[in-house]
Amino acid sequence: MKEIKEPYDPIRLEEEIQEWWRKNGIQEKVFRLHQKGETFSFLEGPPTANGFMHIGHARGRTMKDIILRFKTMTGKNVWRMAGWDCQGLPVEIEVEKRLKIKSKRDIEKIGLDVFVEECNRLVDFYIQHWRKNSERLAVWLDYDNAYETRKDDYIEFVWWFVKKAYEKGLLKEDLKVVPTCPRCETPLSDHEVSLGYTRVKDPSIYVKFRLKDKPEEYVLIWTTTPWTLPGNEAVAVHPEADYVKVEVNGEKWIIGEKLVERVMGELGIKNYRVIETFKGKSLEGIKYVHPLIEETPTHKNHKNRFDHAIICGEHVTLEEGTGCVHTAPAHGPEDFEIGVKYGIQIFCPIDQTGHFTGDGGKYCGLYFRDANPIILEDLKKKGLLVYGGEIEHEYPLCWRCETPLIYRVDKQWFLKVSSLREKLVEKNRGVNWTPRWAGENRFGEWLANAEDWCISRARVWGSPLNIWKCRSCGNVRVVGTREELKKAAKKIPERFELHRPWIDQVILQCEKCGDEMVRVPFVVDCWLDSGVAHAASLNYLKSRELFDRLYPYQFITEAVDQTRGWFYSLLVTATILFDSSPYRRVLCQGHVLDKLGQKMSKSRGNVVWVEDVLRDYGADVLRAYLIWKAAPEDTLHFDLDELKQIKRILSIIWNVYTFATTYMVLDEFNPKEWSLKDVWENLQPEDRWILSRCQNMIANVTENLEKLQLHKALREIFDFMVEDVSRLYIRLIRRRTWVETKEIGKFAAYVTLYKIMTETLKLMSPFTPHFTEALHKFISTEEIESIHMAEWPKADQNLIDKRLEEDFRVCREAVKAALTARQRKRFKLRWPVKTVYILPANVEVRDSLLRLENVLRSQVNAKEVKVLEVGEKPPFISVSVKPFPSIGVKFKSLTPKVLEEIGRLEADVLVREILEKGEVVVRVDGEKFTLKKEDFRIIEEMPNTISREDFAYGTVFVDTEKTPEIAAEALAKEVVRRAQLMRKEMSLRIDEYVDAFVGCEDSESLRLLKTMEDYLKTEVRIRRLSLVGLDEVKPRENSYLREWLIEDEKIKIMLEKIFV
RNA sequence: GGGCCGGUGGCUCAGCCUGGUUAGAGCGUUCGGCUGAUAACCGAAAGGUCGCCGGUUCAAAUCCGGCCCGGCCCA
Repeated sequence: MKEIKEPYDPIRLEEEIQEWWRKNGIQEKVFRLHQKGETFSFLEGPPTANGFMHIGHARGRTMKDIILRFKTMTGKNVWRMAGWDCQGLPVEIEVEKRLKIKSKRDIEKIGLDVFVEECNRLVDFYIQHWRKNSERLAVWLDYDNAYETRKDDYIEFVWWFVKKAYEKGLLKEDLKVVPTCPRCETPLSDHEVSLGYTRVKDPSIYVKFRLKDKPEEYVLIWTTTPWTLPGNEAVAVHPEADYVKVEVNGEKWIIGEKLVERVMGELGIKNYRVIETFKGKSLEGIKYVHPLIEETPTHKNHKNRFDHAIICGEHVTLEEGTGCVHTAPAHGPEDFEIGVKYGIQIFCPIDQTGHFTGDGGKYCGLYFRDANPIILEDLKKKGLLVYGGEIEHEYPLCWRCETPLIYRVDKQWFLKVSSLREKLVEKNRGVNWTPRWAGENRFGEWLANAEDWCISRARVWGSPLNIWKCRSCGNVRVVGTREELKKAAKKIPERFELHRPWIDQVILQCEKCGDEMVRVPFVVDCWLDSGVAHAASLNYLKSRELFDRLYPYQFITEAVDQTRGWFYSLLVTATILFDSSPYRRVLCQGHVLDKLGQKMSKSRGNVVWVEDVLRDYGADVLRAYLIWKAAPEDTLHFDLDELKQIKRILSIIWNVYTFATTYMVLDEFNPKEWSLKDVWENLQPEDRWILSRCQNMIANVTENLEKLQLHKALREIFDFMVEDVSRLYIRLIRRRTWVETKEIGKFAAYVTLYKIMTETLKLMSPFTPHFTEALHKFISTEEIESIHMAEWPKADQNLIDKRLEEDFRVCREAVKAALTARQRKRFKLRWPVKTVYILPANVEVRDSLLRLENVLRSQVNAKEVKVLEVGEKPPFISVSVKPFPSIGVKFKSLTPKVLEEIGRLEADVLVREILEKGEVVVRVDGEKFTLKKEDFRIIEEMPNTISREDFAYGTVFVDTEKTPEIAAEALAKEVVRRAQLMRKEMSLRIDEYVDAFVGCEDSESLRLLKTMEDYLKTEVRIRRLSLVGLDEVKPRENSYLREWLIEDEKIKIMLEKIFV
């Protein structure tokens, strides 16, 4: 054991500890510790190797680390491979920025190979950043063997999965209306779309479509996307809703009945007349003339039954617009769906880059947004534009480049997840979710409504979609492995790598027609990459041994947004491949917001980067804060200022260890030579109490960790160390530690303290790994090299004493009340008080107080503590009674005489009569008069030296009378305190002796001090003490003299070092 | 529009499941104390219509219904 001399300095300490860990290979040793233990498998949700680590990541990673350290300490063989999600659009976007290119076509100009190399370099950079920060945060994962989704082995598994899905009939190519970013030239996932909703200004126009065979009759539609009008094929109405024909300027317009007033109001039309009402259903099939038929002549070829006709759909609402919904099947998911249902032409005149194609006729070549004003102008010319305004509404922009998205139909590859809904729901039932609602409600519902998953992306940097298609006959081949590809290939590039552009050069020969097969131009949605991590990370295709041991994983944890992300993709792929859930237990973390509760975002500039916090506060403080502040599943409002609170708590705990080692080292206490048994008989109540508390804490912390209530576990430890150990226990044993001789009572305290110190360190070590390691190095008896190799403590039931804990609880409240009472009378704690009386509320409280009388006395610094009986009247309280003046009403003119008689009674007798009998009888002029209790005011009186304070279990009375004896002791303590300070200023050793002179201004003080001579000598370690008048103390060589003011009196103290 | 989460002193949160002391902490503020754990620490005071409205009950922060506000997810 070593004495701790320095204060808690997290930054320096953590540097030293990390260096020591590195030099001694501690992390690897801990990883190998329980190789033969039961397996605990954890699957790391791979962070995207793009962007820096922010505080929300740190929170999740800390939680992972805590659980894994905890499991390790309970003897589990923990699987903790790190992983990195390397591919996907975000990486491409950043590389595009770095290479200063603006579109997908530019990538082809500089060369896909150059681009991909750059992507690789960028990913390297971010992985390095993440690893560095993770290690600095002491998140112990196996980084050396981390899985990376960009590796060929990994991609090969993605291929294998896609092929399996294909073989099971779960892969299809289909048309779908997909939100597309025209700049990135790629469809976006729903998840990505939802990231980009923003308030934007758009046109808001009303257009009338002329009915084909009914001159001057129109159907009125409303839209905010004029550019979709060239793609219009139908108008939808709600079959059950009421519609009307309105006469306006001799024309008849069809509008939803509910909306007539609002629409007319907006159009500013006052003269109109409703002439007919009917159900939407009756409109079905009525043909109209396409409003841009001349501009987009292709429409002339659209001759299906319901092309350019009114159709019915349940999705139509009568909440906005006109109730007649412009339907462009190629530009809206619902439009598409109903279009398919009615067999309408799916007509898309816009390409992936947002420009009109030849089918767009007049608008060919125009960017969709630029077409808006031209289309408006055309409609106006034709008299079809009824109203052209503007509207501000939520519209999705590309979440990366902020380009407005377009919805357009496209050929994509899908996993038919919708056919798996029931299975997914069933597999999810076996999963243990924290919190429950995240799995049952949120995730469960999402699964029950799962849509087909579009896995194709028209991009570059990703796992290439392993589908080859014949140029001539369209025959499809899904290739499952590299081997298979090599065998089937007609042409293989020199550099054979599972990335574009190299993979694109692989040509197969069609088995059906013999022509060449080329790969489809897609990469795979990167959510599928991480979604197969359960097996791909283990190199499943090479060997299944690991997989069999680890799968399904016992634990995963990520933030709530992964409900639709990783939690989902894992379950889908595992259900397809293995017909099971890949995880047994999920902790769904809440998000981290800024201190105002706002989302952190780069644009707001409120993102907190982990690197900065680590630099300023250190890892332990940050980790503890993130865990302590909120339940793992709750959103956390991150406030930098609050980190100081944690630093303070850790400092208090640090000081406990400082205190302990100071005295233990001084007394040459060797924990190896002592056990609790040796001092069992010498344990004081406070020792037994803190041991009991400690065992309870062990049990609670363990239980909370098992339940993933990390915050509760940490709060429990902090509470114990700060409230119980630092604020109470240490205060109680302080005097014992000052005893000079090596008596056993002192060692009983050391053994106790040492035990709770070591147990606490173990419990704390998963939360604050550096802090506990440092302290372990100070106090360790070197049985284990690192605290992180320790065995998790078990609560010792034999040490638990519930009654004693209850006694202390009561006692503490009483002490608090007594201290409050003292303070109210400005009676310093340093001055002993004569008597403290405690009136208990019941016998249990009385017994508790009696059992801990000694503790009470020392804590309230009283000469005497008197625990009264329940209901007993404290001796110093005098009760008197005084008749109310209102008795005059009763006795009228005889009142003075009645009062006179009462006054004649002895006070004691009167009080007794009133309180016990409730009445008193007096005689006036031979007549009896009865006075009732209500006629008297009952007055309780106490001497004003008594201070009273109620507490939860009774009342405390403190007698603050300052007797000469107390005055002497008080004065002595004041002198001692100052002398101690001077010793410290002189840098004396704790056990070093001095000679001393004390001079008093007042002779009475001098007399008092003389009665305390022995006390002064012991407390200040004085060899020779001279108590004299103030002026007799004169400065001397090698002496330290200070003049003090104690309670308005001058006192000189002079100390002399003794040279041997 | 639907689902989920939350709303308790100036701030951050506990208590709510299982109704019943005077609704607790921490931070901040003010005042005081302590001083051989000390570039710390301890205590006290002030500060609350427990989001709003109804209901159940002897009794509601707690249970039920409705509403309002904020966040997240979905449409």
